[in-house]
Amino acid sequence: MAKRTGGGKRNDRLNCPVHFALEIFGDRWTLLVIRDLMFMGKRHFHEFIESPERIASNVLAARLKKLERQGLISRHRDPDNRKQVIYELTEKGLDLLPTLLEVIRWSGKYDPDTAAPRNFLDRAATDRDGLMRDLTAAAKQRKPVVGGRS
Amino acid sequence: MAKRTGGGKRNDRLNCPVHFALEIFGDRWTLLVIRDLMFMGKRHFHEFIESPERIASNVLAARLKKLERQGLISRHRDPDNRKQVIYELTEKGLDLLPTLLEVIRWSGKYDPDTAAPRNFLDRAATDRDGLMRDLTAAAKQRKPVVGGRS
DNA sequence: TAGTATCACTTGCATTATACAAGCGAAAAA
DNA sequence: TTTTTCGCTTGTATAATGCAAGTGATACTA
Repeated sequence: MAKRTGGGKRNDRLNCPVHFALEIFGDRWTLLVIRDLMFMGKRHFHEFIESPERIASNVLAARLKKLERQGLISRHRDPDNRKQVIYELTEKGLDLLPTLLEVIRWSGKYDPDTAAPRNFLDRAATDRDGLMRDLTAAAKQRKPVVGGRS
Repeated sequence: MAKRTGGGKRNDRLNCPVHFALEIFGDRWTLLVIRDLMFMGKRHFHEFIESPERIASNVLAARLKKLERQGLISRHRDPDNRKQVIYELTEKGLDLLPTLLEVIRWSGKYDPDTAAPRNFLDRAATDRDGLMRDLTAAAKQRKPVVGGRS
């Protein structure tokens, strides 16, 4: 039954895909940052801080660092405003869109007070592929999909 | 900017669907339990304990309690063996299958050492709906989709 | 019927992660 | 030159998790 082989670090070589994913975004905050990048057009530290869930700045810093290390986001200085840093989704991060979509669909179905837009949910049900294409395009141009506030 | 209104508990009424979902399964363990229920045909406490990620029994107990409270799983005594308890996915829990599928697809794509079966990933790409139908049926009969070990 | 095993937990304690408030250094604006 | 803005870091309190052991209910065994 997959006994721990030799040297015995924990978590070595399980390779279950669910476990792999959870190691990257299995916490309360990471997917919210990705949501902000993907749907809200945010890309500055202070913008994530302002999201209504109120992530603590040290936790945000840790998450951004980890996401960059894992290759889901890139980090560079804004050439137009050298004191700002720009965070952006990489292809690998962008590729979480289908996952986010399904999460949103599920919550939209089971949260009676969901803020998920009705037309979004309807289209997810009837035209998943088209919706995904549009959202991918929007995310690449950082067009917020949802109004100014989250 | 959605200032805290009156009494000021945190987290009240944000209703973002991503946030809603994370409140339920935004941690390191919950989705592994759901994976075991959905793909491994597990339904007893000791079976979850034996999964290779080695969840602590107190954490497992807490997660099962929460999942039941949230209506994702049901709990009842095994009529054939009164000392055992049976946990099963409800419709609401089963409905996380598409989310899990996308998570697995993502990890399968980005983890070079993934244990996600190739035919599973291929079919997820070419015949998502059919795969989903089959997996839903299998999960309802608690047929493990993956060999004896996880 | 007494003793043992199984199973689903609980309890206590150490370690780690997160929350919250404050501060800091570099860049830019005044 | 001073003040602001911005992206963090630091310190400390609290909460979550990890680990080992124990408990009570059922059931199996001699």
